[in-house]
Amino acid sequence: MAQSDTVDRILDAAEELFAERGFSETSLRMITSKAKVNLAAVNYHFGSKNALIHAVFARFLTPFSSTLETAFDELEERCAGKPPTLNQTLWALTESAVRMPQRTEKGISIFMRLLGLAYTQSQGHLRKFLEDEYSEPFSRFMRLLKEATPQLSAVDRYWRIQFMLGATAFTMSSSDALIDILQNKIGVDTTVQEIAARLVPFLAAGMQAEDAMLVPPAGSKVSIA
Amino acid sequence: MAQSDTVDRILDAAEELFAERGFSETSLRMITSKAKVNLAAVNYHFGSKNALIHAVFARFLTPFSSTLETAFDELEERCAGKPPTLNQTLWALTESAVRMPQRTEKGISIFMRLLGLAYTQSQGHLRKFLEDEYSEPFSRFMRLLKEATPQLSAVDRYWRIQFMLGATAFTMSSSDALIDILQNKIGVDTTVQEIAARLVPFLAAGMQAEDAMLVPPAGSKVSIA
DNA sequence: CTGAGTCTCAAACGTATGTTTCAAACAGAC
DNA sequence: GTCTGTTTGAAACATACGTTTGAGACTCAG
Repeated sequence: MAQSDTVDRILDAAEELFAERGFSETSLRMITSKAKVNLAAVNYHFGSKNALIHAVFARFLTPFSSTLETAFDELEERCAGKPPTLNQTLWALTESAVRMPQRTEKGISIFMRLLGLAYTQSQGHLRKFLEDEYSEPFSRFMRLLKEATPQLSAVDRYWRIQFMLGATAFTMSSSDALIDILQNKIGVDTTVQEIAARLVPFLAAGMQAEDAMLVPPAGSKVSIA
Repeated sequence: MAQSDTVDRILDAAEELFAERGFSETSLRMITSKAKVNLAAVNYHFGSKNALIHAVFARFLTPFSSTLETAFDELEERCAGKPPTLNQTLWALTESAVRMPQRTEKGISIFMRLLGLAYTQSQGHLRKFLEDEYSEPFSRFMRLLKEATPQLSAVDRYWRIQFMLGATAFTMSSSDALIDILQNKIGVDTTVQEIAARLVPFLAAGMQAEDAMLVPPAGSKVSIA
Protein backbone atom coordinates (compact mmCIF):
# COMPACT_ATOMS: atom_id res chain seq x y z
CA MET A 1 0.00 0.00 0.00
CA ALA A 2 2.32 2.68 -1.27
CA GLN A 3 -0.25 5.44 -0.64
CA SER A 4 0.96 6.98 -3.85
CA ASP A 5 0.55 10.61 -4.68
CA THR A 6 -1.17 9.79 -7.95
CA VAL A 7 -4.57 10.54 -6.47
CA ASP A 8 -3.48 13.96 -5.24
CA ARG A 9 -1.74 14.83 -8.48
CA ILE A 10 -4.91 14.01 -10.38
CA LEU A 11 -7.02 16.08 -7.99
CA ASP A 12 -4.63 19.04 -8.22
CA ALA A 13 -4.58 19.01 -12.00
CA ALA A 14 -8.31 18.45 -12.30
CA GLU A 15 -9.11 21.24 -9.86
CA GLU A 16 -7.02 23.73 -11.75
CA LEU A 17 -8.24 22.72 -15.20
CA PHE A 18 -11.88 22.59 -14.17
CA ALA A 19 -11.59 26.07 -12.70
CA GLU A 20 -9.93 27.35 -15.86
CA ARG A 21 -12.10 25.74 -18.49
CA GLY A 22 -15.20 24.20 -16.98
CA PHE A 23 -16.12 20.56 -16.74
CA SER A 24 -17.23 19.53 -20.22
CA GLU A 25 -14.39 21.47 -21.78
CA THR A 26 -11.77 19.62 -19.73
CA SER A 27 -10.92 16.13 -20.93
CA LEU A 28 -9.43 13.36 -18.85
CA ARG A 29 -6.43 13.38 -21.16
CA MET A 30 -5.73 17.03 -20.35
CA ILE A 31 -5.91 16.18 -16.67
CA THR A 32 -3.70 13.11 -16.81
CA SER A 33 -1.10 14.78 -18.98
CA LYS A 34 -0.94 17.81 -16.68
CA ALA A 35 -0.75 15.51 -13.67
CA LYS A 36 1.82 13.30 -15.44
CA VAL A 37 -0.11 10.14 -14.68
CA ASN A 38 -1.58 7.46 -16.87
CA LEU A 39 -5.02 7.97 -18.36
CA ALA A 40 -6.41 4.81 -16.80
CA ALA A 41 -5.43 5.98 -13.34
CA VAL A 42 -8.44 8.28 -13.21
CA ASN A 43 -10.93 5.52 -13.77
CA TYR A 44 -8.98 3.21 -11.49
CA HIS A 45 -8.92 5.60 -8.55
CA PHE A 46 -12.19 7.47 -9.01
CA GLY A 47 -14.33 5.25 -11.22
CA SER A 48 -15.55 7.89 -13.65
CA LYS A 49 -15.13 11.48 -14.66
CA ASN A 50 -18.23 12.51 -12.72
CA ALA A 51 -16.88 10.84 -9.60
CA LEU A 52 -13.65 12.77 -10.09
CA ILE A 53 -15.60 16.01 -10.23
CA HIS A 54 -17.32 15.06 -6.99
CA ALA A 55 -13.97 14.26 -5.38
CA VAL A 56 -12.55 17.62 -6.41
CA PHE A 57 -15.47 19.38 -4.75
CA ALA A 58 -15.42 17.19 -1.68
CA ARG A 59 -11.74 17.91 -1.07
CA PHE A 60 -12.27 21.62 -0.50
CA LEU A 61 -15.94 21.69 0.42
CA THR A 62 -15.69 19.32 3.37
CA PRO A 63 -13.12 21.39 5.30
CA PHE A 64 -14.92 24.58 4.28
CA SER A 65 -18.15 23.16 5.57
CA SER A 66 -16.72 22.50 9.02
CA THR A 67 -14.90 25.85 9.10
CA LEU A 68 -18.23 27.47 8.40
CA GLU A 69 -19.98 25.52 11.13
CA THR A 70 -17.36 26.66 13.60
CA ALA A 71 -17.68 30.27 12.48
CA PHE A 72 -21.44 30.14 12.90
CA ASP A 73 -21.06 28.51 16.30
CA GLU A 74 -18.72 31.27 17.46
CA LEU A 75 -20.98 33.94 16.06
CA GLU A 76 -24.08 32.65 17.78
CA GLU A 77 -22.20 32.18 21.03
CA ARG A 78 -20.88 35.73 20.86
CA CYS A 79 -24.38 37.03 20.35
CA ALA A 80 -25.65 35.16 23.37
CA GLY A 81 -29.20 34.48 22.32
CA LYS A 82 -29.74 37.57 20.21
CA PRO A 83 -29.80 36.81 16.49
CA PRO A 84 -26.60 37.95 14.71
CA THR A 85 -26.93 40.96 12.45
CA LEU A 86 -26.89 40.73 8.67
CA ASN A 87 -23.41 42.20 8.51
CA GLN A 88 -22.08 39.75 11.06
CA THR A 89 -23.59 36.81 9.23
CA LEU A 90 -22.19 37.86 5.88
CA TRP A 91 -18.79 38.49 7.36
CA ALA A 92 -18.77 35.10 9.06
CA LEU A 93 -19.31 33.48 5.69
CA THR A 94 -16.79 35.68 3.92
CA GLU A 95 -14.06 35.13 6.46
CA SER A 96 -14.60 31.39 6.45
CA ALA A 97 -14.06 31.38 2.71
CA VAL A 98 -11.08 33.70 2.78
CA ARG A 99 -9.35 32.06 5.73
CA MET A 100 -9.57 28.53 4.36
CA PRO A 101 -6.14 26.88 4.31
CA GLN A 102 -5.09 27.10 0.69
CA ARG A 103 -2.88 24.71 -1.21
CA THR A 104 -1.62 27.44 -3.54
CA GLU A 105 -1.69 31.20 -3.75
CA LYS A 106 -4.48 30.92 -6.28
CA GLY A 107 -6.42 28.71 -3.92
CA ILE A 108 -9.16 31.19 -3.14
CA SER A 109 -9.77 32.05 -6.76
CA ILE A 110 -10.03 28.40 -7.72
CA PHE A 111 -12.29 27.77 -4.74
CA MET A 112 -14.63 30.58 -5.78
CA ARG A 113 -14.54 29.72 -9.43
CA LEU A 114 -15.47 26.11 -8.74
CA LEU A 115 -18.35 27.23 -6.55
CA GLY A 116 -19.56 29.47 -9.34
CA LEU A 117 -19.27 26.69 -11.87
CA ALA A 118 -21.18 24.38 -9.57
CA TYR A 119 -24.11 26.75 -9.87
CA THR A 120 -23.90 27.67 -13.52
CA GLN A 121 -22.58 24.51 -15.15
CA SER A 122 -24.39 22.09 -12.88
CA GLN A 123 -25.08 18.99 -14.91
CA GLY A 124 -27.60 17.51 -12.54
CA HIS A 125 -25.29 15.02 -10.94
CA LEU A 126 -23.21 17.80 -9.39
CA ARG A 127 -26.18 19.76 -8.05
CA LYS A 128 -27.58 16.58 -6.53
CA PHE A 129 -24.24 15.66 -5.02
CA LEU A 130 -23.83 19.09 -3.42
CA GLU A 131 -27.36 19.15 -2.09
CA ASP A 132 -27.02 15.68 -0.61
CA GLU A 133 -23.67 16.31 1.04
CA TYR A 134 -23.65 19.94 2.08
CA SER A 135 -27.21 21.04 2.65
CA GLU A 136 -26.74 21.58 6.38
CA PRO A 137 -24.44 24.62 6.49
CA PHE A 138 -26.46 26.08 3.64
CA SER A 139 -29.71 25.72 5.57
CA ARG A 140 -28.11 27.19 8.63
CA PHE A 141 -26.91 30.22 6.68
CA MET A 142 -30.45 30.67 5.39
CA ARG A 143 -31.85 30.55 8.89
CA LEU A 144 -29.38 33.18 10.08
CA LEU A 145 -30.30 35.40 7.15
CA LYS A 146 -33.96 35.07 8.02
CA GLU A 147 -33.37 36.06 11.63
CA ALA A 148 -31.24 39.01 10.55
CA THR A 149 -33.89 40.41 8.22
CA PRO A 150 -37.19 40.02 10.05
CA GLN A 151 -38.59 43.09 8.29
CA LEU A 152 -38.58 41.33 4.91
CA SER A 153 -41.44 39.25 3.63
CA ALA A 154 -40.58 35.67 2.78
CA VAL A 155 -40.88 36.42 -0.92
CA ASP A 156 -38.72 39.52 -0.77
CA ARG A 157 -36.10 37.67 1.23
CA TYR A 158 -36.10 34.76 -1.18
CA TRP A 159 -35.39 36.93 -4.19
CA ARG A 160 -32.85 39.10 -2.47
CA ILE A 161 -30.95 36.00 -1.37
CA GLN A 162 -30.85 34.91 -4.99
CA PHE A 163 -29.51 38.34 -5.94
CA MET A 164 -26.78 38.00 -3.32
CA LEU A 165 -25.86 34.54 -4.50
CA GLY A 166 -25.69 35.80 -8.06
CA ALA A 167 -23.51 38.79 -7.34
CA THR A 168 -21.15 36.62 -5.31
CA ALA A 169 -20.94 33.56 -7.53
CA PHE A 170 -20.63 35.57 -10.69
CA THR A 171 -17.99 37.99 -9.46
CA MET A 172 -15.91 35.46 -7.58
CA SER A 173 -16.01 32.89 -10.34
CA SER A 174 -14.49 35.41 -12.74
CA SER A 175 -12.38 37.17 -10.17
CA ASP A 176 -9.10 36.54 -11.97
CA ALA A 177 -10.33 37.97 -15.25
CA LEU A 178 -12.01 40.92 -13.55
CA ILE A 179 -8.86 41.72 -11.60
CA ASP A 180 -6.86 41.70 -14.81
CA ILE A 181 -9.34 43.98 -16.57
CA LEU A 182 -9.22 46.47 -13.72
CA GLN A 183 -5.43 46.34 -13.76
CA ASN A 184 -5.33 47.18 -17.46
CA LYS A 185 -8.01 49.83 -17.19
CA ILE A 186 -7.13 51.81 -14.09
CA GLY A 187 -3.81 50.29 -13.11
CA VAL A 188 -5.01 49.13 -9.71
CA ASP A 189 -4.17 45.70 -8.38
CA THR A 190 -6.66 43.82 -6.26
CA THR A 191 -6.88 40.70 -4.14
CA VAL A 192 -9.79 38.37 -3.70
CA GLN A 193 -9.97 39.48 -0.07
CA GLU A 194 -10.48 43.05 -1.19
CA ILE A 195 -13.28 42.05 -3.54
CA ALA A 196 -14.98 40.27 -0.67
CA ALA A 197 -14.61 43.36 1.51
CA ARG A 198 -16.29 45.43 -1.18
CA LEU A 199 -18.96 42.85 -1.84
CA VAL A 200 -20.30 42.50 1.68
CA PRO A 201 -21.51 46.12 2.08
CA PHE A 202 -23.04 46.01 -1.39
CA LEU A 203 -24.99 42.91 -0.46
CA ALA A 204 -26.00 44.21 2.93
CA ALA A 205 -27.28 47.46 1.46
CA GLY A 206 -29.23 45.68 -1.26
CA MET A 207 -30.66 43.24 1.23
CA GLN A 208 -31.94 46.09 3.36
CA ALA A 209 -33.25 48.26 0.53
CA GLU A 210 -36.55 50.06 1.10
CA ASP A 211 -39.58 48.33 -0.30
CA ALA A 212 -40.84 51.72 -1.45
CA MET A 213 -38.24 51.60 -4.19
CA LEU A 214 -40.13 48.71 -5.69
CA VAL A 215 -42.39 51.24 -7.38
CA PRO A 216 -41.11 52.06 -10.86
CA PRO A 217 -40.59 55.73 -11.72
CA ALA A 218 -43.40 57.69 -13.30
CA GLY A 219 -44.18 56.76 -16.88
CA SER A 220 -42.84 53.24 -16.52
CA LYS A 221 -44.58 50.39 -18.30
CA VAL A 222 -43.52 47.76 -15.79
CA SER A 223 -45.75 46.91 -12.87
CA ILE A 224 -45.11 44.48 -10.07
CA ALA A 225 -48.56 43.14 -9.47
CA MET B 1 -35.16 30.87 -53.84
CA ALA B 2 -37.77 29.19 -51.70
CA GLN B 3 -36.75 31.26 -48.64
CA SER B 4 -37.19 28.14 -46.61
CA ASP B 5 -37.89 28.15 -42.92
CA THR B 6 -35.02 25.79 -42.26
CA VAL B 7 -32.82 28.60 -41.02
CA ASP B 8 -35.43 29.81 -38.55
CA ARG B 9 -36.23 26.32 -37.36
CA ILE B 10 -32.55 25.74 -36.65
CA LEU B 11 -32.25 29.05 -34.83
CA ASP B 12 -35.36 28.37 -32.74
CA ALA B 13 -34.20 24.91 -31.71
CA ALA B 14 -30.63 26.04 -31.08
CA GLU B 15 -31.75 29.00 -28.99
CA GLU B 16 -33.90 26.85 -26.76
CA LEU B 17 -31.37 24.04 -26.37
CA PHE B 18 -28.45 26.39 -25.75
CA ALA B 19 -30.47 28.15 -23.06
CA GLU B 20 -31.39 24.82 -21.47
CA ARG B 21 -28.05 23.04 -21.59
CA GLY B 22 -25.25 25.38 -22.52
CA PHE B 23 -23.17 25.39 -25.66
CA SER B 24 -20.72 22.53 -25.30
CA GLU B 25 -23.44 20.31 -23.91
CA THR B 26 -25.68 20.86 -26.92
CA SER B 27 -24.73 18.91 -30.03
CA LEU B 28 -25.66 19.77 -33.58
CA ARG B 29 -27.52 16.48 -33.76
CA MET B 30 -29.76 17.49 -30.87
CA ILE B 31 -30.49 20.76 -32.61
CA THR B 32 -31.24 19.29 -36.01
CA SER B 33 -33.42 16.54 -34.60
CA LYS B 34 -35.42 19.03 -32.53
CA ALA B 35 -35.72 21.33 -35.54
CA LYS B 36 -36.55 18.36 -37.78
CA VAL B 37 -33.94 19.32 -40.36
CA ASN B 38 -30.97 17.50 -41.77
CA LEU B 39 -27.69 17.59 -39.91
CA ALA B 40 -25.81 19.07 -42.84
CA ALA B 41 -28.19 22.02 -43.03
CA VAL B 42 -26.45 23.66 -40.10
CA ASN B 43 -23.08 23.71 -41.75
CA TYR B 44 -24.66 24.63 -45.06
CA HIS B 45 -26.52 27.65 -43.73
CA PHE B 46 -24.23 28.81 -40.96
CA GLY B 47 -20.82 27.31 -41.75
CA SER B 48 -19.96 26.01 -38.30
CA LYS B 49 -21.34 25.51 -34.83
CA ASN B 50 -19.62 28.62 -33.56
CA ALA B 51 -21.17 30.68 -36.34
CA LEU B 52 -24.56 29.25 -35.38
CA ILE B 53 -24.01 30.41 -31.81
CA HIS B 54 -23.19 33.87 -33.11
CA ALA B 55 -26.33 33.88 -35.25
CA VAL B 56 -28.49 32.90 -32.29
CA PHE B 57 -27.12 35.83 -30.31
CA ALA B 58 -27.34 38.26 -33.19
CA ARG B 59 -31.00 37.48 -33.77
CA PHE B 60 -32.12 38.78 -30.39
CA LEU B 61 -29.23 41.07 -29.52
CA THR B 62 -29.50 43.28 -32.59
CA PRO B 63 -33.10 44.35 -31.99
CA PHE B 64 -32.43 44.62 -28.26
CA SER B 65 -29.48 46.83 -28.98
CA SER B 66 -31.55 49.31 -30.97
CA THR B 67 -34.41 49.20 -28.47
CA LEU B 68 -31.90 50.08 -25.81
CA GLU B 69 -30.47 52.94 -27.84
CA THR B 70 -33.95 54.38 -28.25
CA ALA B 71 -34.68 54.04 -24.55
CA PHE B 72 -31.46 55.84 -23.67
CA ASP B 73 -32.22 58.54 -26.22
CA GLU B 74 -35.65 59.12 -24.70
CA LEU B 75 -34.23 59.11 -21.20
CA GLU B 76 -31.53 61.67 -21.94
CA GLU B 77 -34.00 63.85 -23.81
CA ARG B 78 -36.42 63.73 -20.91
CA CYS B 79 -33.66 64.77 -18.55
CA ALA B 80 -32.72 67.74 -20.73
CA GLY B 81 -29.04 68.01 -20.01
CA LYS B 82 -29.07 66.77 -16.43
CA PRO B 83 -27.62 63.27 -16.07
CA PRO B 84 -30.33 60.64 -15.48
CA THR B 85 -30.49 59.16 -12.01
CA LEU B 86 -29.31 55.66 -11.20
CA ASN B 87 -32.88 54.46 -10.82
CA GLN B 88 -33.91 55.91 -14.16
CA THR B 89 -30.94 54.34 -15.92
CA LEU B 90 -31.56 50.91 -14.43
CA TRP B 91 -35.25 51.11 -15.27
CA ALA B 92 -34.51 52.10 -18.85
CA LEU B 93 -32.39 48.98 -19.24
CA THR B 94 -34.91 46.77 -17.47
CA GLU B 95 -37.86 47.94 -19.49
CA SER B 96 -35.96 47.55 -22.74
CA ALA B 97 -35.29 43.95 -21.86
CA VAL B 98 -38.80 43.23 -20.65
CA ARG B 99 -40.58 44.97 -23.48
CA MET B 100 -38.62 43.26 -26.23
CA PRO B 101 -40.95 41.57 -28.70
CA GLN B 102 -40.77 37.91 -27.76
CA ARG B 103 -41.22 34.94 -30.04
CA THR B 104 -42.60 32.77 -27.27
CA GLU B 105 -43.88 33.20 -23.73
CA LYS B 106 -40.54 31.92 -22.48
CA GLY B 107 -38.75 34.49 -24.59
CA ILE B 108 -37.53 36.67 -21.77
CA SER B 109 -36.18 33.76 -19.76
CA ILE B 110 -34.31 32.42 -22.76
CA PHE B 111 -33.02 35.89 -23.54
CA MET B 112 -31.68 36.30 -20.02
CA ARG B 113 -30.29 32.82 -19.78
CA LEU B 114 -28.36 33.24 -23.01
CA LEU B 115 -26.94 36.52 -21.77
CA GLY B 116 -25.84 34.78 -18.59
CA LEU B 117 -24.26 31.95 -20.52
CA ALA B 118 -22.45 34.43 -22.73
CA TYR B 119 -20.67 35.66 -19.65
CA THR B 120 -20.03 32.42 -17.84
CA GLN B 121 -19.50 29.93 -20.66
CA SER B 122 -17.75 32.32 -22.99
CA GLN B 123 -15.35 30.28 -25.07
CA GLY B 124 -13.36 33.22 -26.35
CA HIS B 125 -14.98 33.41 -29.75
CA LEU B 126 -18.31 34.41 -28.22
CA ARG B 127 -16.89 37.07 -25.96
CA LYS B 128 -14.96 38.52 -28.87
CA PHE B 129 -18.01 38.46 -31.13
CA LEU B 130 -20.15 40.25 -28.56
CA GLU B 131 -17.50 42.85 -27.84
CA ASP B 132 -16.98 43.53 -31.53
CA GLU B 133 -20.67 43.81 -32.38
CA TYR B 134 -22.37 45.28 -29.35
CA SER B 135 -19.86 47.35 -27.47
CA GLU B 136 -21.64 50.64 -28.15
CA PRO B 137 -24.82 50.30 -26.06
CA PHE B 138 -22.74 48.68 -23.36
CA SER B 139 -20.34 51.61 -23.25
CA ARG B 140 -23.24 54.03 -23.21
CA PHE B 141 -24.81 52.24 -20.27
CA MET B 142 -21.50 52.42 -18.47
CA ARG B 143 -21.26 56.14 -19.12
CA LEU B 144 -24.76 56.70 -17.76
CA LEU B 145 -23.90 54.70 -14.67
CA LYS B 146 -20.81 56.79 -14.14
CA GLU B 147 -22.75 60.05 -14.38
CA ALA B 148 -25.41 58.72 -12.03
CA THR B 149 -22.90 57.77 -9.32
CA PRO B 150 -20.36 60.60 -9.23
CA GLN B 151 -19.72 59.99 -5.53
CA LEU B 152 -18.11 56.61 -6.23
CA SER B 153 -14.44 56.15 -6.96
CA ALA B 154 -13.65 54.47 -10.27
CA VAL B 155 -12.58 51.31 -8.48
CA ASP B 156 -15.66 51.15 -6.30
CA ARG B 157 -17.90 51.73 -9.29
CA TYR B 158 -16.12 49.06 -11.30
CA TRP B 159 -16.68 46.38 -8.70
CA ARG B 160 -20.21 47.37 -7.92
CA ILE B 161 -21.08 47.19 -11.60
CA GLN B 162 -19.71 43.67 -11.62
CA PHE B 163 -21.88 42.85 -8.61
CA MET B 164 -24.93 44.20 -10.42
CA LEU B 165 -24.13 42.23 -13.53
CA GLY B 166 -23.72 39.11 -11.46
CA ALA B 167 -26.95 39.45 -9.54
CA THR B 168 -28.82 40.10 -12.77
CA ALA B 169 -27.25 37.52 -15.01
CA PHE B 170 -27.36 34.81 -12.38
CA THR B 171 -30.93 35.38 -11.27
CA MET B 172 -32.38 35.93 -14.70
CA SER B 173 -30.54 33.03 -16.26
CA SER B 174 -32.08 30.67 -13.73
CA SER B 175 -35.38 32.51 -13.44
CA ASP B 176 -37.47 29.54 -14.49
CA ALA B 177 -35.98 27.23 -11.90
CA LEU B 178 -36.09 29.90 -9.19
CA ILE B 179 -39.74 30.65 -9.91
CA ASP B 180 -40.56 26.96 -9.62
CA ILE B 181 -38.71 26.63 -6.32
CA LEU B 182 -40.56 29.60 -4.88
CA GLN B 183 -43.85 28.16 -6.06
CA ASN B 184 -43.18 24.86 -4.30
CA LYS B 185 -41.86 26.54 -1.17
CA ILE B 186 -44.26 29.37 -0.49
CA GLY B 187 -46.92 28.80 -3.10
CA VAL B 188 -46.43 32.18 -4.77
CA ASP B 189 -46.28 32.51 -8.52
CA THR B 190 -44.00 35.06 -10.12
CA THR B 191 -43.25 36.59 -13.50
CA VAL B 192 -39.95 37.68 -14.93
CA GLN B 193 -41.24 41.25 -14.88
CA GLU B 194 -41.80 40.99 -11.15
CA ILE B 195 -38.29 39.70 -10.58
CA ALA B 196 -36.96 42.66 -12.52
CA ALA B 197 -39.07 45.02 -10.39
CA ARG B 198 -37.56 43.53 -7.25
CA LEU B 199 -34.06 43.46 -8.65
CA VAL B 200 -33.77 47.15 -9.55
CA PRO B 201 -34.13 48.53 -6.00
CA PHE B 202 -31.73 45.87 -4.72
CA LEU B 203 -29.14 46.95 -7.25
CA ALA B 204 -29.71 50.64 -6.68
CA ALA B 205 -29.34 50.26 -2.94
CA GLY B 206 -26.18 48.20 -3.26
CA MET B 207 -24.74 50.63 -5.76
CA GLN B 208 -25.27 53.51 -3.37
CA ALA B 209 -24.10 51.73 -0.22
CA GLU B 210 -22.02 53.73 2.24
CA ASP B 211 -18.29 53.32 1.93
CA ALA B 212 -18.12 53.23 5.72
CA MET B 213 -19.56 49.76 5.56
CA LEU B 214 -16.36 48.64 3.90
CA VAL B 215 -14.81 48.36 7.36
CA PRO B 216 -15.24 44.84 8.73
CA PRO B 217 -16.81 44.49 12.17
CA ALA B 218 -14.62 44.40 15.25
CA GLY B 219 -12.53 41.27 15.62
CA SER B 220 -12.50 40.57 11.91
CA LYS B 221 -9.38 39.13 10.29
CA VAL B 222 -10.12 40.58 6.86
CA SER B 223 -8.67 43.91 5.84
CA ILE B 224 -9.11 45.74 2.59
CA ALA B 225 -5.74 47.37 2.31
C1' DC C 1 -38.04 22.30 -71.87
C1' DT C 2 -33.62 23.42 -70.24
C1' DG C 3 -30.16 24.56 -67.17
C1' DA C 4 -28.04 27.09 -63.51
C1' DG C 5 -28.59 28.01 -58.72
C1' DT C 6 -30.44 26.75 -54.25
C1' DC C 7 -31.38 23.55 -50.96
C1' DT C 8 -32.02 18.79 -48.77
C1' DC C 9 -30.69 14.26 -47.77
C1' DA C 10 -28.18 9.94 -46.28
C1' DA C 11 -23.82 8.50 -45.62
C1' DA C 12 -19.25 8.77 -44.52
C1' DC C 13 -14.87 10.96 -42.64
C1' DG C 14 -11.57 12.16 -39.21
C1' DT C 15 -11.00 13.19 -34.60
C1' DA C 16 -11.72 13.27 -29.69
C1' DT C 17 -13.91 11.58 -25.86
C1' DG C 18 -14.79 8.32 -21.57
C1' DT C 19 -14.01 3.75 -20.51
C1' DT C 20 -12.03 -1.03 -20.49
C1' DT C 21 -8.60 -4.45 -20.92
C1' DC C 22 -4.75 -7.09 -19.47
C1' DA C 23 0.01 -7.68 -18.83
C1' DA C 24 3.80 -5.79 -16.22
C1' DA C 25 5.80 -3.55 -12.12
C1' DC C 26 5.63 -2.83 -7.43
C1' DA C 27 4.85 -3.24 -2.44
C1' DG C 28 4.89 -5.63 1.95
C1' DA C 29 3.93 -10.20 4.67
C1' DC C 30 5.32 -14.58 5.56
C1' DG D 1 12.47 -15.71 -2.29
C1' DT D 2 7.79 -16.25 -2.96
C1' DC D 3 3.27 -15.04 -2.93
C1' DT D 4 -0.75 -11.79 -2.79
C1' DG D 5 -2.99 -7.66 -3.43
C1' DT D 6 -2.35 -3.03 -5.23
C1' DT D 7 -1.02 0.22 -8.65
C1' DT D 8 0.72 1.58 -13.24
C1' DG D 9 1.34 1.25 -18.35
C1' DA D 10 0.31 1.07 -23.36
C1' DA D 11 -3.14 -0.08 -26.23
C1' DA D 12 -7.55 -0.74 -27.79
C1' DC D 13 -12.68 -0.14 -27.52
C1' DA D 14 -17.08 1.92 -28.41
C1' DT D 15 -19.25 6.05 -28.93
C1' DA D 16 -20.16 10.79 -29.98
C1' DC D 17 -18.83 14.79 -32.01
C1' DG D 18 -18.28 18.57 -35.92
C1' DT D 19 -17.64 18.56 -40.57
C1' DT D 20 -17.55 17.11 -45.52
C1' DT D 21 -19.15 14.81 -49.51
C1' DG D 22 -21.80 13.90 -53.57
C1' DA D 23 -25.99 12.70 -55.43
C1' DG D 24 -30.68 14.01 -55.79
C1' DA D 25 -34.77 17.31 -55.58
C1' DC D 26 -36.46 21.75 -56.01
C1' DT D 27 -37.22 26.71 -57.96
C1' DC D 28 -37.34 29.84 -61.43
C1' DA D 29 -35.38 32.66 -65.26
C1' DG D 30 -34.35 32.11 -70.27
